[in-house]
Amino acid sequence: MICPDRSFYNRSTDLVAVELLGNKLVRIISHGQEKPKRLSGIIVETEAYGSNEDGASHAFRGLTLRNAVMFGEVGRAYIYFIYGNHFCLNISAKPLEIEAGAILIRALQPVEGLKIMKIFRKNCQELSLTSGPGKLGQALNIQKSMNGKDMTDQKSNIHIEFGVKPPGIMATKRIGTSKALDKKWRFISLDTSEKGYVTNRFASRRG
DNA sequence: TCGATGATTGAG
DNA sequence: TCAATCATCGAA
Repeated sequence: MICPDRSFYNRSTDLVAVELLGNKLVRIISHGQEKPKRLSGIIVETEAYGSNEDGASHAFRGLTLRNAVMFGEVGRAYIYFIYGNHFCLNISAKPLEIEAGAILIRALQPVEGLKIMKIFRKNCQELSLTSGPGKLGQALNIQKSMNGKDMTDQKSNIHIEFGVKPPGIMATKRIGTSKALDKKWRFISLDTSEKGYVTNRFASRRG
């Protein structure tokens, strides 16, 4: 299975965010003696975050303990805890000359392991399984201990597999922040958006 | 230390 | 529209 390699992530974060759409996020769940279970989904919504030029980025004020992955090797999982409830998954990415950056994975179209995702998500409807960064964190049982994992490693229990570029993509302003509103760095795959797989709470407020 | 806050969500 | 909920970070 081909996948985006390390150099894929060594480019501008907004370009990487666009090109992650259509690829597959895979999570392997190991439980005792049972054989490992595959959970996966097509990436249908992403957001790019930059360095000290991007007021909305966690890296805006420089290196801290939390955002260290954004400053390190590209292609690694940056996982943070937010609002006392949710784990969100990013992949570190940046051109060589930029200090830090990451792509937030905001939504998936679930493909494999829906039954297990529904258990983690307390039996919600399919369209609500992974249609938000906190939701997919819960559906895939993403833990803080996975921070820094190599997303290009096909044997890892969380990684990216190569997929098909979606036919249509739209860029909007990023959600959940009031900063750097000039940057249209949220990207969604249009066909899956119409089916309701992306965050739609803000659908009426285009940007 | 300490207080403010947040790349969200589910319920009302 | 609103509260839940707590790790993180900058200021004191």
